[in-house]
Amino acid sequence: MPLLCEVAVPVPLARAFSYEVPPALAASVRPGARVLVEFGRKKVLGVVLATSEGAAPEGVRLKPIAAVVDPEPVLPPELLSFLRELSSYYFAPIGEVLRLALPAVEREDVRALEAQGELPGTLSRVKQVGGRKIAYARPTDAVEEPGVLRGQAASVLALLRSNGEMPIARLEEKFGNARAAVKKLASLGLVVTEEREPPRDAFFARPEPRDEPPVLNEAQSAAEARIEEALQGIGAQKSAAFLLFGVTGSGKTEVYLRAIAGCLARGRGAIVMVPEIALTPQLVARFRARFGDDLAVLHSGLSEADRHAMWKRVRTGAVRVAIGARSAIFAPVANLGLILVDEEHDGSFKQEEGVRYHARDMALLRAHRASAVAVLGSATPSLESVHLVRQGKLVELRLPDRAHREATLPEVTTVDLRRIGAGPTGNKLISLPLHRALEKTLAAGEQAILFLNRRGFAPSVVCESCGHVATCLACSVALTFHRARGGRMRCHYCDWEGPMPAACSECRAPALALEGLGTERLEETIAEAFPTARVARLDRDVADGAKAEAILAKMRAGEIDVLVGTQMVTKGHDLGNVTLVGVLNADAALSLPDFRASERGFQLLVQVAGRAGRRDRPGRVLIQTRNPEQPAVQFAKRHDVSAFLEHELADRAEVGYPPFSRLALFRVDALDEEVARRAAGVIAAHAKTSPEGQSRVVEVLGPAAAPLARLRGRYRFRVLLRAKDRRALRAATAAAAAAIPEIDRRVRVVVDVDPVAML
DNA sequence: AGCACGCCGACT
DNA sequence: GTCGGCGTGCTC
Repeated sequence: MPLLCEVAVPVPLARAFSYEVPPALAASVRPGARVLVEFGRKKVLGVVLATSEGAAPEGVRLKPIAAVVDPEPVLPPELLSFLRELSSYYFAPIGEVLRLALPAVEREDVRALEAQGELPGTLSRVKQVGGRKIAYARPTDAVEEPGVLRGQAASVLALLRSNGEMPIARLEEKFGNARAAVKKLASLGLVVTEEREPPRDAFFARPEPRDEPPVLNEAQSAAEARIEEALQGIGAQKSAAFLLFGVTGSGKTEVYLRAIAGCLARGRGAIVMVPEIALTPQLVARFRARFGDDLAVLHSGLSEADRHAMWKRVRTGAVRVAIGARSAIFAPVANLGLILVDEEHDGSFKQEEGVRYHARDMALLRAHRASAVAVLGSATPSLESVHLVRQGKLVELRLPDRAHREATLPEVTTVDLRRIGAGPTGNKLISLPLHRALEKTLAAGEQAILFLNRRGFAPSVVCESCGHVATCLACSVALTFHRARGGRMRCHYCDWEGPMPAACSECRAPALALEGLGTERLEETIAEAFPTARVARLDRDVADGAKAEAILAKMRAGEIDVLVGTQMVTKGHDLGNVTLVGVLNADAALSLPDFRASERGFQLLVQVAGRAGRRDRPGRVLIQTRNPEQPAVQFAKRHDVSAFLEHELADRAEVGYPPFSRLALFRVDALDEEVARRAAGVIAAHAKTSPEGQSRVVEVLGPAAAPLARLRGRYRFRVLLRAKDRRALRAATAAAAAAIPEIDRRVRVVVDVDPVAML
């Protein structure tokens, strides 16, 4: 009997492929090791999933493994089996899942391998970390003569002038000829270039003095004791999972730190997951202060080489704590003992493209399989987690309010937009009470945050003559007017951008009006109404990543009086002297056509309200809404998270949505509407005729046009499967997914298991 | 996803 | 006559 082995190859195909193991390699072909194999006409790096004795399946000629790359498996067995399970749970190709877990160099540098003579263990072709220099280009104050610049040189200069200094490598991503263009610009004295060391990873830029663990309060001690107890049992094939439910400021982080310390003390490693936006130098500093610099911070700003270096340090156990956003769930932490998920309710734990996994759910799975402890923390837990507590699958640990919390709880008032009119600005969303509150706050020398989840200047451009709303040609959504660059219309879904037309495209009337309020206009209006106030804006248009941190830092330093912004303003902690928070339009989030709208809206309100007030000074929150009676608003007003959860759970139970049922969503899209509709019909038919569909154990809803019926030129349809029973849902989903290969190739079909965003 | 094979339009 | 468009089929 020949020795066969199953190999996952880096292609989006659902299955693995079998290869023959030459006798000489038999000893080194182990699950989790990478192998070089011929796949089609190409050589690719695959990962061994399993080996078996047996004969080739009928009608296939097995190819041999060309070489074994790793003498030791790159993936610990625990991680490998977790990845396989994830792949099957989400109906995601195993090759794609492995791609998430392996750094690029480990995954695809076949040429480098061959150049090295395919010697095992010599895959150290990784670029040297540190020492290398980066060339930057910076615009000077010189002004060019009109007309001398054309083509890329002009574009490069324009980009540099708007962005300031940029690495030339970055410019080359946009303009193939950037290097030549920069040279030309430099010869004209319009830019200067400079070679410098790359900036040190911002997370480790400053030394961080070690801290002394503070004394825990009673609730923290109790929580710590429970986690300790669980950690003690982890060697014994036991796992335990907790929901740490505590308001902001109740000391969740300190409990995390103790848990990690307890885990390390037992010689095991830990993964800490935080929402994308929360991974800031301040947060990392707290961990460094306790554990020193032996942390792997996995973030999107890492270069491929740095990422690879981190990954290796984690895998070998040189570093025992990995911290990052959702992809940290794939960290190859050796001897995993603990997974922490901070702000577990946060939407960013769900990956919304490619392999659509939920890192919080996968944290529970991986911890369980690794006999590790999982701790999910939140001030506003997800209904899923609360439900798990009720089922006894999670143990709730409560950190009740701070001792003096009553004194600092912000007073929340609602403003009924149906009855209360505009303030002096004339804008309905800047109501009189809000205007007065702003005046008061500014007069007292305090800061305010105004939250509005609409980017741009005006959310729609409307013809005053015929009422026609300008919509994107490729998407079924209204175009947003942006003030930047002389006023342009933009689609927030496909990023199309174009000039504002002089007349209505329907009736030709030259009477286009800018309707509604976006953050740009809000910023401008507030600045006009309060000329002495320093007003700043924080949204995706002005701030990506590092810039957001800079704006928040100015806020903390008191250099901003009024901060206007989208979701981004709800996340930053310790925002200085903020005593007023205004939610301009709570309904924007609460009335989305999504069964989770109320839950998400509530979380948002609680979070944004949490920005108001400090220990010494109570804050004030104004929530503007057309429906002040709605539960999310009412419970947020009373700061009663538990009661909201109770209420919302009852609602969900009644309508049979998660967590009282499970969902699988098929998203179907195609350029041609009929083609897409037909494909969705085929999927639905397969689901309905499956045994589970026929017996109605699984409900099949749809096919229906998606809420955004057209996006990026593609027509979208959906088929939703719903069931109480997980296994039945899985079977029906598999039956429907089996239809995909028969579907017209112009159609894209994605399966989203446990979907979060229903739009 | 790649990458081939394969059958129909505008060019030397 | 050929170069090349992307439809369709396969990859152990």
